[in-house]
Amino acid sequence: MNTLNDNTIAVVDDHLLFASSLEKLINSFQGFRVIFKAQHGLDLKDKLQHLSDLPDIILLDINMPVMNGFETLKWLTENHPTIRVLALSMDDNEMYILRMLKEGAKGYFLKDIHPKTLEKALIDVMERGFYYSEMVINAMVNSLHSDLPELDPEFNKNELQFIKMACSELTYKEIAEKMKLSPKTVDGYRQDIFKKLGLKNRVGLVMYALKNKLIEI
Amino acid sequence: MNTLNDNTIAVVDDHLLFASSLEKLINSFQGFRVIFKAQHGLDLKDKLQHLSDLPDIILLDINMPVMNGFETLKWLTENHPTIRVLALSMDDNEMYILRMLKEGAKGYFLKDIHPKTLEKALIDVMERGFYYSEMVINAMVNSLHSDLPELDPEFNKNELQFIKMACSELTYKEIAEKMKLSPKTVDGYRQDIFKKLGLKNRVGLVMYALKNKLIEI
DNA sequence: AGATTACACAGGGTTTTTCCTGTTTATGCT
DNA sequence: AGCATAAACAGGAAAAACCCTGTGTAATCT
Repeated sequence: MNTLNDNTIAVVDDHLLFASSLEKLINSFQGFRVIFKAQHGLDLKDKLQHLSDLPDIILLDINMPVMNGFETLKWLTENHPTIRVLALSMDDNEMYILRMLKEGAKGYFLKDIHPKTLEKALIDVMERGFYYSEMVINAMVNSLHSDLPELDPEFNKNELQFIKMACSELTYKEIAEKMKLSPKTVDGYRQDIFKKLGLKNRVGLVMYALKNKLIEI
Repeated sequence: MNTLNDNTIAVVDDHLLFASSLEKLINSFQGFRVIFKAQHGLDLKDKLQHLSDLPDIILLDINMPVMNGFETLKWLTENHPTIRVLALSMDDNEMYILRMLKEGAKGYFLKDIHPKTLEKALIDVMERGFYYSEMVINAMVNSLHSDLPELDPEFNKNELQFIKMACSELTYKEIAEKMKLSPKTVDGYRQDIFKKLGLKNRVGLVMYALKNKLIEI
């Protein structure tokens, strides 16, 4: 096999063990070669700058420290639109799938897929430009039916800070003190956010924040 | 190398891609060989029964469907105490670490460890019987200082059901209706649980439930 | 310049949560 | 039978959460 004609892959995942193992696996596929690994988005940005040849495909994890998959994909589509990005996440979360597709991911896979499926996906992505699994198709179809919850409402700095603190055992009064705002203002944030997201109570907010990676456990 | 003298490994992880990749990695280590993989605890139980030779080491994930790492380890220590189990989790969660050690795990690793570290750990486990990383030592030391929260208090069926529902947007009154109990009884559950776990409010309970895998997101 | 929007804040109310201290009833134990 | 223990339940009350409407003020748009 002429390795010069291999399609080049980059793996972005903070789980070193996974990345290294995956590298071995992909290198055993015919026609594909991992040219480098990165631990997170920032690391990737850095490595891409010191590289003469861009990878054909980037396998991108979502849950990463420093710079997560969403931010990373956003940066990639803006700066390297030719690189095909495949999301490789542990979470079967419709929200994640849709967010990544919206940003231009060419596929979305759970880490429990069969190695053969990955190989097939890599081939398809090179030939057709994308590989949408059944899960991805389902997520897209479902999204057509749901007009209820907003996909990703925007929150400003204060609101985000409030949400994070609301996911702790702090009372709203304590949150207001920490934010150096009146309790009434903070209550206003709460009302706005509840209305925007259609929440019934604080537990709902916590769940929303978790589902949307606004906070970590 | 005489593969007959290789130390044998089993990988238990529901992420097929990870398991397969890891298999390739471990097989590239000198003196170690993956003899089989399982997707979760039940799968492992099944496969162990149809096996003449037990593996020397089991690499065990924690977050798995059907039968998770905690239950699996418990079963293993009861039924196959000679197998050395290494926990291999994504979560840097002190609670997880301590629970697994208490059950007899010979090591606990995050999936972001360096492949070399894993190799070293496998060797150590065969030679010394264990490999406790700095993270594990820290968790143990910390546990010496904390007399505050109980490690894993037991909850009965009703309490567990209550906890799960308390992690939704239901009010306590609604929970009581669903459980066909008086609101006062349910409030009693709440008080007991809050006191047992040292919680300040419902958000704390949600966080506890998540950290301890009582619920899934 | 006038209108719109965003933000901080208040008044004032209802509902829910949180907490304490009890009683009754059933169950198991010796 | 006597006793401890657990489970279901209540009264009562303070704190917190929740919700609506409205005001002043500064920034932004047209």
